[in-house]
Amino acid sequence: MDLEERVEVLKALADPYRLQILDILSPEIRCNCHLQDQMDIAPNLLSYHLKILREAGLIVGTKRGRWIDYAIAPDAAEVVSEALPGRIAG
Amino acid sequence: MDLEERVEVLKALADPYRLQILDILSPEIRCNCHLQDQMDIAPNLLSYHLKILREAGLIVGTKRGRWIDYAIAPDAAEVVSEALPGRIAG
DNA sequence: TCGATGATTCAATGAATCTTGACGTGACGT
DNA sequence: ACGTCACGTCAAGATTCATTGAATCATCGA
Repeated sequence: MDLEERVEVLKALADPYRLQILDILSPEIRCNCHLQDQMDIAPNLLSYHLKILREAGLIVGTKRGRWIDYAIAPDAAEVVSEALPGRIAG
Repeated sequence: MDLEERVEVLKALADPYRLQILDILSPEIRCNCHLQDQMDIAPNLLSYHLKILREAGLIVGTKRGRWIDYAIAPDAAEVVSEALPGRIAG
């Protein structure tokens, strides 16, 4: 993983809204509407942050009718681990 | 660790120069001058990035005469682990 | 003490990022 | 088909951040 990709992943993590999203998604899969209810954020702004997390490979979204279920990407932990400097990743 | 602190730590990581500094520091302690030699960066800009890493608690610097020896903070891995969302920290 | 060197701080600019509001797309119920 | 709802996109303004150059501080040797 090159430097640019590592920065992209870590930048995606470095935002309060996005951390909150990942915290909510950590225990279980949730639909976008559930995030909306819990987060006090404009719908389009939520979309924006979800997009950044998606592009960084940290979450995945699957359409279900009118809604989208979001979940932490299966390999998210590995992606982050590779992005971190060796001594810090553990 | 509150949301604000977590963001500060992750923001400190999310920069190419700072990632490079941590990569260089990962195997061993190095003086500031060594970073200067390896990194092709203005001295004051290097200072700026070192300050951000210091304030985030990721590195520590000890003065030695005219130089400063920098090292990954002993608890850096723990700090980062706490900053990450549970599912991702591993 | 004086000058040179390593490192830092400061203010100012430029760039990237977040946020907002208006609009567009697709799915559902009537 | 029509209206509504969930979500996403787009362009703008506002904010934050990285970078530069000049100036300052501390340490060492002559």
